[in-house]
Amino acid sequence: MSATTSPTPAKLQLMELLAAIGTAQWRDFAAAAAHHGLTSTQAKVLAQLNGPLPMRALATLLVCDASNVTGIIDRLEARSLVRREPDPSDRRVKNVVATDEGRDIIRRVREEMQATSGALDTLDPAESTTLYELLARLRPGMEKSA
Amino acid sequence: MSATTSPTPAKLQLMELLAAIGTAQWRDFAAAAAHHGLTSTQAKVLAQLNGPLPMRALATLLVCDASNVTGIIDRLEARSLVRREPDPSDRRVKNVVATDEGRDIIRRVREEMQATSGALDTLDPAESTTLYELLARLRPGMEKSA
DNA sequence: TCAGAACACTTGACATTATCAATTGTTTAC
DNA sequence: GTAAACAATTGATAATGTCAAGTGTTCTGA
Repeated sequence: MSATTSPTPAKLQLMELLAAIGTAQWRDFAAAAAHHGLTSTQAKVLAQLNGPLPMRALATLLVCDASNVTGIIDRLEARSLVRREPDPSDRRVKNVVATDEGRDIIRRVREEMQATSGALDTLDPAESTTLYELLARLRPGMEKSA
Repeated sequence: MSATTSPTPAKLQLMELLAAIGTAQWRDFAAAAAHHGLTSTQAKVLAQLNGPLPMRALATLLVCDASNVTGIIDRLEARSLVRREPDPSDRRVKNVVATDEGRDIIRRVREEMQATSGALDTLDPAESTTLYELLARLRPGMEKSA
């Protein structure tokens, strides 16, 4: 192991830069979400709901207690942005599904992330491709549970 | 302007990839913070405190109400991780400064971000440099207030 | 088979984080 | 030198987070 034996200065700088960009993108996302009457957490949940997802899986993705998810989904369901559906193969599980309205609102939130979008416009196609490939290489390692 | 006239599919994919990496890094950060008895927000504040920072500036960085910062700093101060200092040139302002203990704990949190750190190890020096340069180009545009 | 462990979700109690409206004290601008 | 603007705090309230306990369902192994 020893993933962090003696980090190069360059590596620390890169981590800091990644953090700064992550923070900036999060700000952009949160602002767009607020513009549609969603809290950051609610928007984050909607963004995860590409397909049906058990409550437990959501808790894992959000890295929070399962009981927390209950309340978040309660509020989203009260606004008709998601539905709870029983899982056909396991009666313990409830799958959360975005409604049409929920999909619509998160699509609009994504469209309104202008700071992020505008920043990406400053890269030419070749640079975009390079960036995409490097980040794609990075992704699997970062998503490993520590 | 029209930052979002007709987004290329590639651009949307790049945004999604950036979001995924930002999320993964945040998870890593939050887990390391929790390991040291800090909430994500508390760790985020400590991470910003390279030098003295007025409460108001912190609220701007966190994109939240100033009154929220009061409580967060109260709790950090109760644990001796930060100090409030009067601003010599403006008596309205209180500058927040990390204590030695505060600097120490956030340093350790950064050192324990193993998922992020490990992922960066998969890039060779040339790739790291390329990534750094591309992200550095991206950063200013993303930090613009939307 | 069937008793108990493990699991998914919920509830209740409580701390933290967030917003807003209102207050106090201090500049700044006219 | 007063009025507007500002920095920070307080108090009320909602949203998010944790943990412990409880219900119902599934899995495991003797």
